[in-house]
Amino acid sequence: MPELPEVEVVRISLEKFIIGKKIKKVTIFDDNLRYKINHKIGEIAQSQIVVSIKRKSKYLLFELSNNFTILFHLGMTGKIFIINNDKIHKTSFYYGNKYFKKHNHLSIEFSDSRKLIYNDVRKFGFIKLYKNDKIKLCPHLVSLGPDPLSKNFQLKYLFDRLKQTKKNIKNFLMDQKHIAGVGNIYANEILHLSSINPRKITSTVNYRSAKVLNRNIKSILKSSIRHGGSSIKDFSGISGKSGQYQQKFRVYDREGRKCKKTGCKGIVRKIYISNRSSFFCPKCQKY
DNA sequence: AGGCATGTTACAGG
DNA sequence: ACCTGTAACATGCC
Repeated sequence: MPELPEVEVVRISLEKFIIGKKIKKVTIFDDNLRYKINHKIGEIAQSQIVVSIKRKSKYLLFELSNNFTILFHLGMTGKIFIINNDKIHKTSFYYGNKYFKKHNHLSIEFSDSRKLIYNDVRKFGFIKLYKNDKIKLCPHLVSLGPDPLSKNFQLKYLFDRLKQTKKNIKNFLMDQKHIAGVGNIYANEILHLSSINPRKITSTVNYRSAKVLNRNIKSILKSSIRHGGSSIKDFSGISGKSGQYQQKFRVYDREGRKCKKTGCKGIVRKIYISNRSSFFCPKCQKY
């Protein structure tokens, strides 16, 4: 589920449920994720209040009242659910009309008897615990660039960075040290809306295009957040509603179909750039 | 059966 | 030092 918009959608809905709530108990069902879950998380988090839930790039940070922070990364298939305690049996639970029997890794029970469950099919995600004063310098966050929806991300910054680097623009957009939070889907979408070929070399992007790009990075991400993110396969937000943004996809997963740009008669093509599937319209995204 | 999948990281080579 | 490609991680879907 996990690019910036999906993580932000999860963050916003989690805020409603668990800010100010006390953690009753943490249970680890399966500590085997990208990194092993630290088993001390239980005793350290117990009886603490969740003070804030923040997002950095695609990471979620739960700040606790004892100056520890739980860092989540959803990897490729990580999901967070909030369910009522009575719906869970051992490590399985019903959610809507689905039965989640496998890949549940951890639960956090709150004082109101609701539980947060972390489920991850492919185990590329992880959960780590940091002292607040250490987290900014942790290897995951230390070299992240600015968040594209924050004030730190402006045209001047973008244009300077484009000028300074000589790589294809799609990889540039996905490089977390330049822009924190854009992944494969949204890189494709942003470039199509901006009429920029995904292979274009960044230093050759002119000011006009940079301006368009700057605007579209923000508008695509915001629009996706408004639509609840993108649901590929069976992603659903913590309240069970799937995102709707996949219906808005302009190029992603639309190989062979008509370009959506008004007046353009192009057909969407699929190529690979650095081993990642890349979709573009050869007509309105000329090199 | 084999290719593919929203992410990150390590390594080899240019 | 920077870049790219490749692979690895683990599982399920088509």
